[in-house]
Amino acid sequence: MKSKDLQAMAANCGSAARMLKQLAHPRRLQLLCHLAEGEKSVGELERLCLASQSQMSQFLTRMRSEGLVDCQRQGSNVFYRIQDPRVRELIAAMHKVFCR
Amino acid sequence: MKSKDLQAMAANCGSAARMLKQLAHPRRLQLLCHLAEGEKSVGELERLCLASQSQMSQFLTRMRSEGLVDCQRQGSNVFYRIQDPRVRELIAAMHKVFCR
DNA sequence: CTTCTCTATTATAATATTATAATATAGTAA
DNA sequence: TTACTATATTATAATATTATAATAGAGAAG
Repeated sequence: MKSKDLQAMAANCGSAARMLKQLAHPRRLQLLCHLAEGEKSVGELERLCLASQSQMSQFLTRMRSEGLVDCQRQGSNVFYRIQDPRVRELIAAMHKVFCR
Repeated sequence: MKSKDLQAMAANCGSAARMLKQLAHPRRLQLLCHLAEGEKSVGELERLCLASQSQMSQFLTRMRSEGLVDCQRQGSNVFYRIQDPRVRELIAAMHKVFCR
């Protein structure tokens, strides 16, 4: 393999690993799976994932800062949804591999 | 969503996240990408990934203990290969998403 | 205004991961 | 045997992640 290809590969692995880190946690993966089915409020996600308010909010804040999700306030609720299309692709891939 | 489905989903996310943790590191992902193209010795992987001997060996030992890879000694070299077919599927999915 | 609900932020202790160095082991060859 | 190469293991310090608790802010309702 050429040195140029190895460099490109290392770079791709870097950005892939960075995104994978966000998915590589049981509850974070779970919340993204739920978001893959449609936008949800923080409270809904807490209940669906059995996570604490603080933890869910922290997860969402970090994912938002990395561009994986975005959000929109509606009254006193904040609704999150998947922003980066690669997240959808990854969640779909995970589903194929781990859910049958 | 039914409580039963939520439970199954949580379980699936648990095992998926466990495997994703192994992929969610630049060099570990890189080494798995190289193994996806065929078995390689530890030394080859060190050179391809620019990782130290110790680090590469530690990564491989842990992946072996989780069943992602297995190995076979040939003389003074040890050749590793992907064992779990899900790893191949995941690497292929990563390639689609991050390498074009 | 007060109170309530929903969400975000901050602080922190416990734990896990990471990279590195040093040492050990296994095989090969002389 | 010795010396050499390849790999594994152990120890450890630096760093990152995780879960939890406490506090803060923003909007709705009375």
